[in-house]
Amino acid sequence: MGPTAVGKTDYGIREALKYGSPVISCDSRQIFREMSIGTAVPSAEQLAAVKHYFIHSRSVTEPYSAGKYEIDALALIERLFDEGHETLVMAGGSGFYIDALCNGLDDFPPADAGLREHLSSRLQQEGVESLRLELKRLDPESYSTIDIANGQRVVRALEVCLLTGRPFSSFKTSPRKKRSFEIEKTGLTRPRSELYDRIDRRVLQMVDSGLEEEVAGLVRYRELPALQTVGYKEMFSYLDGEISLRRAVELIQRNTRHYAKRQMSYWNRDKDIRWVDVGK
RNA sequence: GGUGUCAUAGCUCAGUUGGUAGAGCAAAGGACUGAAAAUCCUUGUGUCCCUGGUUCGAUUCCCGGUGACACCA
Repeated sequence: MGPTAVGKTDYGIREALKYGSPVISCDSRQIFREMSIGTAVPSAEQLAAVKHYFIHSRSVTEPYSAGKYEIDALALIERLFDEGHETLVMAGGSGFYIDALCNGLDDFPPADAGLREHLSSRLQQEGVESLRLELKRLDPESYSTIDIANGQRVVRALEVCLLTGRPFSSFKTSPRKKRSFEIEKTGLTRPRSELYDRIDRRVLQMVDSGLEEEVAGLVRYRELPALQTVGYKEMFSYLDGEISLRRAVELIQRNTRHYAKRQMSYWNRDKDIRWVDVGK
């Protein structure tokens, strides 16, 4: 694991070759086959060098989630171990997906599309306040523990309450699930300035490689969760004529830096990670 | 060469009727249980260009300097 643009793809492939393992990707966006340039998916050569899983294996039109990833990845891992692998290599930057796989999610019900849509539109029209009050009534415990300023969180908690008739908080039980294998976590880091420089250059490369065309081909999907992604959101604004290409590039660079920072703070609390500085 | 305007945070600028200063952006820190590249929360950085003068006190007023810009030669 490691922040975006730190060099996970190369590192992961090297490790995989070392152990005769495929690369099991843990990336919430590279999993979509319609997205390549903007997600910095491994190159054709890299994909040919080592078998990759969870790259381009889903469509943006089917909703995907950390919960599904936990199930899918676990099934794959069990199968590969059964087939005789001793060591498997996973690589990716989606912290929540990595946690879902390593620790497991509690048995919350998955999202319900209809209810989610209903609550989201209420969030839009009525604001968080009204949903917050409803949550306070149905699940005071969650009301006092979750981030009630965060509309998405309030919607999710309320969704579970309404779906099951039980408080959201009552599903939060086991600290972590047992796995049938040992997990070793390696985090890649670089000096901040070097990472930011790599991000800036990579964004320019994406544009050279045809990011605009890729995004233009996805306009009809722009409202889907998969397309709420750095590099795509800004390009949609550019295609709408709201901002210049130059501005779009600046925004993608900035938002990618912000994303990298969020990744780092996500992993800061995970004491199991062994950090390796891959900087110059 | 002359005249004028300006010089304040990394950037763009506001402001202080004289009591050492604040916005936006950039930036930094944090949260996270099926949207997670999503979503949400918190934070203010300073020789106020330099020297001298007036003053209890100057970033603010005055003299001089330096630099930038504009106009005139």
